[in-house]
Amino acid sequence: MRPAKISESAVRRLSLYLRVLDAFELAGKTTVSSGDLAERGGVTPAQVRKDLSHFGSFGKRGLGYPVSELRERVTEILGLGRRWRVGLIGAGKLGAALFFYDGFRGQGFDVVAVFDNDPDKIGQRWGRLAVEDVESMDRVARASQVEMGIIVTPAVSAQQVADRLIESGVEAILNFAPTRLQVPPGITLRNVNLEIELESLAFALTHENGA
Amino acid sequence: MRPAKISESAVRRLSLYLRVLDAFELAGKTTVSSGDLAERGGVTPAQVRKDLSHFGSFGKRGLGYPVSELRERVTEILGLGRRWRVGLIGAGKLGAALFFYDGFRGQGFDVVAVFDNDPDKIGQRWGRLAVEDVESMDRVARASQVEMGIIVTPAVSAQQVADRLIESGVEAILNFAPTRLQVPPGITLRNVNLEIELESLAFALTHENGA
DNA sequence: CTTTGCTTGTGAAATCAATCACAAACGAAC
DNA sequence: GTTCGTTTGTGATTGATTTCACAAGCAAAG
Repeated sequence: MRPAKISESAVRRLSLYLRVLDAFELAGKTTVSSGDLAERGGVTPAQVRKDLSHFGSFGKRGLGYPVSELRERVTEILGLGRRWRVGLIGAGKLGAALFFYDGFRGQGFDVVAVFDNDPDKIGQRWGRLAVEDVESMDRVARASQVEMGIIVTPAVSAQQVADRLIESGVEAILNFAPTRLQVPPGITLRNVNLEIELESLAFALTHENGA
Repeated sequence: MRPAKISESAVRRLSLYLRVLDAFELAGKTTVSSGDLAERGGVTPAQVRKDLSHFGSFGKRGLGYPVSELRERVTEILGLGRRWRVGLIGAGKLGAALFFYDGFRGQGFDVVAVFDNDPDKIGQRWGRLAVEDVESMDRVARASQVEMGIIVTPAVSAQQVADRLIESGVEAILNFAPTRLQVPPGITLRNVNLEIELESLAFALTHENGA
């Protein structure tokens, strides 16, 4: 089943269900109901069923969903049935934190190249990789078959880095720089902006009590 | 003006407008139209006007909005007219990256306490702070008047840390641990889940070409 | 003072997402 | 084989958010 259009938030919920399914499988459960999934995922049972129904009919009425099979199906739907080759641009503290974070590898994402423009950083060994010059991105990213880019540079360099990534054939970008990137149609962009998150907390604290 | 309910996404757009306004002010512009703001923010002019209109009437018909004044008003609306005291829980690589990131201080967020449960880390000096034992959070967080908590621990510890933060009187939490936290009503929680972001990219790449 | 050219602010309309509610389907019990 | 309790899958409904479209207002020009 190839649905017309799945909302961004529905996709994110699928990721969530996948984690819940992992936990249930680990706990030895063989079937789960939409209610079980909903409870652990913090959503409603109807939402779980609707989300899953966009991709097919995986459950048995009266019984629920087979844990192991549903997990496989969701893995497949999310495109996690394979490994992904990721390039990291920005060898600063945040870049290092992401590089050495094990969670990505566990989910199928391998950082296969690291770039920076600082001569002091270029050439540094990070695990089994060497930090490459941003200038050589096109060559290196293509050679390493980078499919996704994670931008962890200062805001001023981010757009230029994004442009280079796209030139190098990368079609998906996760941007941590606090700036709005312009990308052509067909390129998928997600932004993680820590300042905006904190500001949203500040707003909530400021307006919480109507008094 | 105190609006009934502002959507999460509208608040995030306000943060965005604030950045655009900063840029315009720096560029010396004294007035901007909703169209200007929209273009730079990647939204529609109508959306800009609607978002702002929730909080009052800041523009002049035929002219646009006064940059400097609007910037002040949005700053006030977001609760950024003061500084916020932030506690960081988790003195690992990601914690360090956030701690030493200057962007937060620039926006009015001061990290005033750092916690960890690793004896090797407790007591380490980070800038002008010492890493504190998570066990003493209640005392230290209250003494430092921590208002927001940023959780950068492994998933297994995150819920416990959140519970402690709430006990210590913290009412807003930014969670980076890849797990779903349970918090009582009245506590504001935002999640940043890097795995989900990457998975959403994987989904997009997998389903982009309908063929 | 009137006209002209813009731009805001905002109800109305349209679109998008979440929830409801119920027929259909299944296994278990007898 | 029939009944019973349960749970899915989904059309219909509700709710939220975004976009539309236009009257009202403002400055500048003549």
